[in-house]
Amino acid sequence: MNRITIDNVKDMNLEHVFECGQCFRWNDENGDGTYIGVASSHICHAKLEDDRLILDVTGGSEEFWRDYFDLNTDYSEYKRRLLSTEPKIEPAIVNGYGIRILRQDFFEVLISFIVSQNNNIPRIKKCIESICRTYGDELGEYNGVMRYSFPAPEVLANASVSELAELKLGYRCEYIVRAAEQFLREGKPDDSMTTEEFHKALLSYHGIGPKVANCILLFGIRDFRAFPIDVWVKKIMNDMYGFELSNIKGMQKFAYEHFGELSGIAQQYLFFYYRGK
DNA sequence: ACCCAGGTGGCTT
DNA sequence: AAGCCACATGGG
Repeated sequence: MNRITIDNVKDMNLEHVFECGQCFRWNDENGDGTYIGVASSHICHAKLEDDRLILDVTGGSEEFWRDYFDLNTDYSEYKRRLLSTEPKIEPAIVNGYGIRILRQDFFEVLISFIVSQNNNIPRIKKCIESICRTYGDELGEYNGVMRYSFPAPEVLANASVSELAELKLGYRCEYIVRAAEQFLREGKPDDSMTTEEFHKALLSYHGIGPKVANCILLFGIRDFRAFPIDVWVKKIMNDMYGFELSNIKGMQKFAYEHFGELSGIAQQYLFFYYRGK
């Protein structure tokens, strides 16, 4: 393991980053507030001591990890802007002050959030881990456990549905194989696309609806205008603003008008706050 | 036995 | 457009 130390890190808390629902492959395995995970083909053990981020990694430059943890972005500025347009979310921001949106691999996000539908987070994690164990590459052992990469699109596209069924992915098996095939054919929707076009392109995937599409926009290409509405966010919007649980359109419009280009960031603070209660 | 989880597809009004 | 229901799995 190489050690990378990054000083003067603001607006960061590892639990907030890794438990806010944006990723599924990082865990506090030792129960000491440090997190172990995999990004690209690198294993990482992350610790945060005051404002010093200490990363023990098997690869990746400091620039890679700065990028991954989004350390070149000023989240204090995000918080100020959100509070100026919607002061009511202050408790959520205070609670999740250390959330940062990771720069994750697009394909991993695509598949992970297909798995997430109508599923709970502990089981989503198990499902994704078994996908990696079965189809990913061995990266080496750390902390007594073999670590794996997230599989390449080619590998999942060539997997059989019945094979995937053994991983207890349920009815999502077919979605996964078809999504990998489509991704290979079409690639990542183009950077020149608008949010609306990108969203529409994602909806053409079998097994991706509006909620998962918004998660992929937010976590896969970091389009912060996306505001994913799941069962938790419905409860939040009902609780804070009195929206009917069925009024998704109203909630989307509210987010667009009050959170604007930072909707996804606001959503993360709210989601983390309410799930913790 | 029932309900729920970072929902979606498909069919019926 | 809106309202149903089935879908596979495991935990509470």
